[in-house]
Amino acid sequence: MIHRNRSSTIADVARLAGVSIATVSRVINGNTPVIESTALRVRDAISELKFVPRAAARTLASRRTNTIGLIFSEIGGAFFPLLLKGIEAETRSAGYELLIHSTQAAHAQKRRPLGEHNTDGLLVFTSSLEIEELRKLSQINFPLVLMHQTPPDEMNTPVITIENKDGAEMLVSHLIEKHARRRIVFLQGPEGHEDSQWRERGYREALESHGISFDPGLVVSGEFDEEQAFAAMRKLLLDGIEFDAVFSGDDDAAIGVYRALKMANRSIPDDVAVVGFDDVQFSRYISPALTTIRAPIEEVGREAVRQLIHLLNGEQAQSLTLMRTELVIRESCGCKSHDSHKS
Amino acid sequence: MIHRNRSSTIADVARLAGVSIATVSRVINGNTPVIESTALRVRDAISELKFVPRAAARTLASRRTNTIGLIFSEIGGAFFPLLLKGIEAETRSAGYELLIHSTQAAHAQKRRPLGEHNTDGLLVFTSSLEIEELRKLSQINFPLVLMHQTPPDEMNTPVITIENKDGAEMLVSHLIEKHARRRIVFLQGPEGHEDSQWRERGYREALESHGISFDPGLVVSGEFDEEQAFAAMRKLLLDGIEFDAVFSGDDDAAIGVYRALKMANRSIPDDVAVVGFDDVQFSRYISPALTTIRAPIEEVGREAVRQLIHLLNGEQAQSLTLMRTELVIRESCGCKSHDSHKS
DNA sequence: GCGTTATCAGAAAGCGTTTTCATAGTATAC
DNA sequence: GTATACTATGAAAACGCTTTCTGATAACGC
Repeated sequence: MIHRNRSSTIADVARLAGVSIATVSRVINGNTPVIESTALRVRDAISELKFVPRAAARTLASRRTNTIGLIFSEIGGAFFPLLLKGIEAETRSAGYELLIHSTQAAHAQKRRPLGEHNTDGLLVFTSSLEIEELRKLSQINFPLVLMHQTPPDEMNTPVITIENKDGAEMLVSHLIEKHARRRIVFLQGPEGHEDSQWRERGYREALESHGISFDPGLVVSGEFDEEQAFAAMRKLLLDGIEFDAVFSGDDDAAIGVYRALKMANRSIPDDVAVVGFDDVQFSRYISPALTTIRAPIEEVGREAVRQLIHLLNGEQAQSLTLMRTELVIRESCGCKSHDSHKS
Repeated sequence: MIHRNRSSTIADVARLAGVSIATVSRVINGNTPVIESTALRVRDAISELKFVPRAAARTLASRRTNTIGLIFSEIGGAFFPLLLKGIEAETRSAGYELLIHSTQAAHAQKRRPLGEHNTDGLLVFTSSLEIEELRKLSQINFPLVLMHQTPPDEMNTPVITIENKDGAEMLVSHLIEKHARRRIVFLQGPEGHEDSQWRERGYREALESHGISFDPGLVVSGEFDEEQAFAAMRKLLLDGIEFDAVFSGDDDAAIGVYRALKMANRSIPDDVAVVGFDDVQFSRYISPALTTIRAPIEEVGREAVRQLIHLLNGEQAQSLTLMRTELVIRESCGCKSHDSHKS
């Protein structure tokens, strides 16, 4: 191990400033009054020695890690950078550190790596943690905030998510009202995926409120995935199912839908209107530009941190926060876009 | 603050197992032999009490944080998720925690938040830290690995980056050899951006090795940005500069180039071939599909962690690691792509 | 003036581990 | 059988802070 000469400690500062270490600590933390002349000497000593308190020692003594843990399953997806950006910014501005951890299947790890022993609270994204794990944490009252995942009823854990249902409803209503579509395919996401379930509900409610009866034959599985969506669309086309629009579940799946339709020589949007969900980066660049839903993902991250901090301060947190979604109209629904290339 | 009944400590485990805390510690860390029958009792006690050692106490006693810090400037960019994924995976498989921090301009923070006091070593992405800061860290021999940034000569800090020059050279040579282009525009990235400098060098060398003289009038600033690239191309077109190809610096800029060329009714690739760099997600979806360079970003992250761990172990680290880049031929160069929609 | 109350600062007790040092017991050597 | 060398464990000293408890001074009320 490379040798580094021990860096200075609070005792060195105290000695140089001619005070006790308690006083130095008080100057650093500013939680107990210290007379200005003394404080000044201490501050000088600190900067002269370039003293930085050891995080571990503070944590041990104060029983606060001053750290928030973020736990998620996959980094992939256009989603993640925005979420992380929000989380990081808010965490930092609240004066906390951010420890991150993914639970990719790969190495089945024995012990939950983030918890009481190294964080003050946890942010959990979608289903990155087993319900059982969540329950355990919740039982010991460990501060917890979920994102895009509703907890079991008995767990009163705050949740931040987006208006999936509203978004889907806007999308489908737009297809019905503005473009007179009536046979609209819905591509479901993965089994049990909560976002997907809400989107389906929005889809159904839009149909219902416009007096269109729900046809189970138009709901197939797209898995929020290009290939799966492609395959599902191929099958619909081969089976000769009739439809005049597709709500692809998300933008990734929309790419698969585009491919299948083009291959079958169906024009988008004339023969079939297509809409996505998420407004990922490529949505505005594909042709025709994709009509979709935009959600304030970054804000989801920020809000999750805010709620967690409420919890950490022993304050009440909001049990459910739903972020507004916004319809982004481009060309794939049949509208004329004014900005196929810019937001 | 929410009350939580103190969780168990190593002393509780020791008591239950009927041994001393030293023995418990030895069982946990496995660095000193403990007779199997004793170890078994200890392990039973640990799982019965659900004991998890406090990270802070371990750190304080052992003087190792077991944590790697990642410091970067911006989360945006198609780049980041991949890099983070590699870093996260490798960090975890090496048994370290990952603390992340961004240095967005916004809150000018007084003190570097990641350092000796809370991490064992630091991963620094591009220019997220001032040279002065780097120098300080390097002077106290703090383990450091840079990504996509070469350190000043006197700092013998390992660097991981990609073959920017090779990539650019492949791209430009392809345009010259396969598509007989000779007047190739190069859109530079931001001033002082190291990736951009190397790409420019590759561009020049490709020209030179094919006997094409360098024309400074064909090199303009695109800033790796759609709007800037658009503006730069508009200007070239208005000025009546002649060219038959554009190396846009990166894929984002290529979008701006596309827009400008389409607006001027120049066909891509017939009138003007266009190539990018990075192979971001949308590159295969735009029309025509973009010929570009793919770099193993995730591997950059993994390798950076590996080198840092060498340093942490007191071993020698490789001072420069250059990751191979790969030409991804699609349609915008004039080739017929076999996969405009799949990698 | 004297007793009472505020201030400010120091002493010292933790916080929960790792690690060094010491020791009892066992095995090995002759 | 005694001297020697291990081995497995325990006792106790760090590690570098925060925080409680105390005490010394100064300020105040009357």
